[in-house]
Amino acid sequence: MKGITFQKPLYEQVYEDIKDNILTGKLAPGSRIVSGQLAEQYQISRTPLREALRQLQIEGLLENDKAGLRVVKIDAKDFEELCDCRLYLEKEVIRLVAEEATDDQLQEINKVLEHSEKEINSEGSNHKKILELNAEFHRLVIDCCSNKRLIQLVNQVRSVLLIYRGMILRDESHNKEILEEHKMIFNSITERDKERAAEAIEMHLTNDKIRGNKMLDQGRQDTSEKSL
Amino acid sequence: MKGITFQKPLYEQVYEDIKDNILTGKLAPGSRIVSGQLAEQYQISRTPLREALRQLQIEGLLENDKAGLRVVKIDAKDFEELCDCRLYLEKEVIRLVAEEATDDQLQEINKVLEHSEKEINSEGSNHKKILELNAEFHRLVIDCCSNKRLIQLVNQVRSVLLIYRGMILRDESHNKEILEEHKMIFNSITERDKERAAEAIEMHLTNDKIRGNKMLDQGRQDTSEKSL
DNA sequence: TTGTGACAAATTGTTGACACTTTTCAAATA
DNA sequence: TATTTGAAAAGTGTCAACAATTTGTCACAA
Repeated sequence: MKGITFQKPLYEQVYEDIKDNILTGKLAPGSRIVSGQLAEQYQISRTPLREALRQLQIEGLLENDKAGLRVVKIDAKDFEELCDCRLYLEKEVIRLVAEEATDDQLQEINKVLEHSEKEINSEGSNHKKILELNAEFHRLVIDCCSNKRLIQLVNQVRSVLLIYRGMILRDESHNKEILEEHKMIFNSITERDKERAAEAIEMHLTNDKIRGNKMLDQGRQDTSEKSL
Repeated sequence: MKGITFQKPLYEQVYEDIKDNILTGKLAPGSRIVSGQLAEQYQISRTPLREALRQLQIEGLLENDKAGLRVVKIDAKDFEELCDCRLYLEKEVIRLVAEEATDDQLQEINKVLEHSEKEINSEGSNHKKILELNAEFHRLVIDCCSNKRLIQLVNQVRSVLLIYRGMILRDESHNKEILEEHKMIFNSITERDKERAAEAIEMHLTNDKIRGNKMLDQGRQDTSEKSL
C-alpha cells in the first residue's frame, strides 16, 4: 500500500499498484485476494477495486480457482509454456526489427548496451541498475517493431513471466553472460540479418529459461508462505 | 437485448451478450458504447456493465479513444497485423499438434472434415452450417495443443479477428478451396510432419488474409450502397 | 466418532445516488 | 453575423448500503 494520488481514475491507480506488488513479490504467488480487505487497505470502495482485479485476472496475473481469487502460482510447466510463447513471439518480433529498425533506434539501443557494460565492469556493480538496463534493452528492441498487436502480445506474456523476476534475478552471476547474448542480438539486427537475429534471441531466451528453472528449483526447497 | 436469466453473475451474462453482438455485427465497428444506455437496455445497473465493458476492452474488442468507448474499428493495417499474429501463433500450435495429437483426436477432426465435405457437395449446401464446421475444425485442432498459454493467445487473437467474420464470410465461393486447405493441414498432422503442417497452415492463413482483404476492399467501395 | 442441520460470519454481486467532468446548445452580447 | 458564456444534459467514476451466496462452526443426535 502506498500513497495513491489523484488525476488518474482510482481503478487504474490500484491496478498499477497491485500489479507492482505482485511483480515485486510483495503479494506472494498463491496468496488470497479479498476485495473487501484490499479496498480497506487502499481506503477506497470495492467498485474501482473490483475493476482493477478483473483486469489483472484477464491479464493472467490473478486466477480464479474455486473459492476466489489468488495471485497466480505458476509451476514449472506453466513457466515452460510461457517461456515458449515468449520465444515464439519474440522470434518474430526480432525478425521484423532486423528489417525495420532505424539507425537512430539502433544507436539508442547501443547506448544502453554500452552503459550496461560499463556498469557490470565497474567496482560498485549495482545489480539493480543492471537489471533495469536489461529491461530497457528489451523494451527498446521490441518498440522498434511495427506490428502493434504483436508487441501487445509479447508484453502480455512478459508481464506474467515477471512474477518470477524477483525470484530469478537475485542471481548476479549471469550478468556478463546476458550482456554477451544481448550484444549478439544487437549485432545481428544491426547487420539486418533476420535469421541470425532469430537464432540469437532463441539462444538468449533458452538460456533465460534454464536460468529460471535453476532458480525455481532452488526456490522449491524453501516453501515459505507469506501474505500482504 | 435479449432475455438475461439467472445463475451466472450479471457481468458475465452481459459480457457474453455484448461480445456476441459485436461479433455478429449487431454492434457495428466504430459505434459508441455508453454504459448508461446499455445498462438501461439490459435493465441492470452500471456496475456489472462496466465490468463487462472493461473485460471487452482488455480483450481488444472495445477501444478507448478520447471521449469514450467504441467497438474497435479495425482497418486494413490492423487486420494484417492480427492475421500475422495469428499465423505466427498457429504455426507453432500446428507443430505441437503434429507431435502430440492422439489418434482419437485425429479421428474426431476427420469426422468434421467428412461432414463438411458432404455438406458442401450437397444440394441445399447450408452456408452457415459450413462456417460452423470450419470453426469446429480449427477449435478441435487447437485443442490438441498441450501449451495452454499458447492456446489462450491464439484464441485471443482469433476473437478479435472474428469481428470481420460477419463481413468476410458472406462469400460462399471459397468453401471448396478452404476445405482442401483444411485437408492438407489434417493430412500433414496425421503424418506427424511438423514442417509440412506449418507450411499448410501458412498457406491457409495467407489465403484467409487475401480473402479477407478482398472483402474489406469491397466493403470500402460501398460506404454508401450496393449489394452482393 | 460421524453426520447433520441450522445459525453466524465472510465474501461476492448488485443497486441507486451523488460528485465531478465534458459536451451541447441556445440566449445574450458585441 | 459571429462570438461568448453559462446553464442544462449527458457521461464517467465513486461510494455506501443492501442482497445473495458461500463458508465456517458448533451443538446435538445417531
